[in-house]
Amino acid sequence: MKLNRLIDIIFILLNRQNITANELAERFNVSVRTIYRDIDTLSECGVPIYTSKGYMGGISLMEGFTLSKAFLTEEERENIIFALETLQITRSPDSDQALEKLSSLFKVKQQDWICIDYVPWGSETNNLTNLKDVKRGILQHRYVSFDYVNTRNEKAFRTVEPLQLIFKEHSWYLKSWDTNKKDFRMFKLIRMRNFKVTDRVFDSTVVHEQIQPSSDELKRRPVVKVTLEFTEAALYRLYDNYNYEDVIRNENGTYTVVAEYAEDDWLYGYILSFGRNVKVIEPAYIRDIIISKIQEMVKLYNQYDS
DNA sequence: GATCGGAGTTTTGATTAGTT
DNA sequence: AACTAATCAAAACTCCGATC
Repeated sequence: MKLNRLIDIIFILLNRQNITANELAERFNVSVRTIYRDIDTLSECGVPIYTSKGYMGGISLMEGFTLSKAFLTEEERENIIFALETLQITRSPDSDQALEKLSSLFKVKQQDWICIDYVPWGSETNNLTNLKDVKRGILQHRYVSFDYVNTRNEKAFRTVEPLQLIFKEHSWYLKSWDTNKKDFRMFKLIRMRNFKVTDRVFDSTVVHEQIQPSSDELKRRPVVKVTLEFTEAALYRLYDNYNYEDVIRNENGTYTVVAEYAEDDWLYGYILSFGRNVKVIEPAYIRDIIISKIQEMVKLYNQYDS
């Protein structure tokens, strides 16, 4: 099987600096010609393999090649196999992905093409949960622990099974399994403090059952359809938060958006954050709540009147 | 058509013989 | 002794045809 031979050639070259095509041919019971074809394939995949002719020549890996066999984990090995398989199936021109995947494993240094910083502008980045730590917890199946402040302002120490990192509505969340509560829980990364990956490993083969929220729970968080009218000054934020087609331009230059929200303090805060650039059109009772909140705010500042 | 093999060719570096 | 050219062996490379 060609695939196994390619992998084995890499391993042999990792073990020794140089080997002749003849020796490889004998070892794999194929012709020398076949070995050269394998070398071409590996080279195509981005493996820094080269040949030198003549006396003391042979096949070797580029000097400074950092993928030591000690670091070649089962996962990486699988990645190589996958890349080669893809290459075999697709062959050019669509094999770029496979080539990239393989070359990324073999390159010494690769500039990160993406930088994820989920901390708002102007905030301190110290002491915040590192995405890499979360990734490590998920991939190594280790329990993670952290202090967390929930939406009801309750602070608690948590230890959970990390399952998946999710980016939703401008924030990173950790989907995890809470072994005490026997249910999935979502935690906002930015609210975590003292995040630690523990040494304790959990059984990743167990498939957890999603507990359906009880009808009581559903009632507690009703969804309400809200019609909002924005001024043009708020336009840039509208496209941050809504789909392009959901933002309707009115003749008088304002913009109307109809959206569904779970009704809570977050919603009121969200509406108020637009200041004088938004009006609640419907439902009327939410408009009244916003008005009363504005009046409370005015009352707060009245004490400074002289 | 993908994969492989045989046989011949080319390249390379070491060794040896010849020349200054 | 030092340099140069010829020779040789080893290994990569290529062409073309065979096989599954």
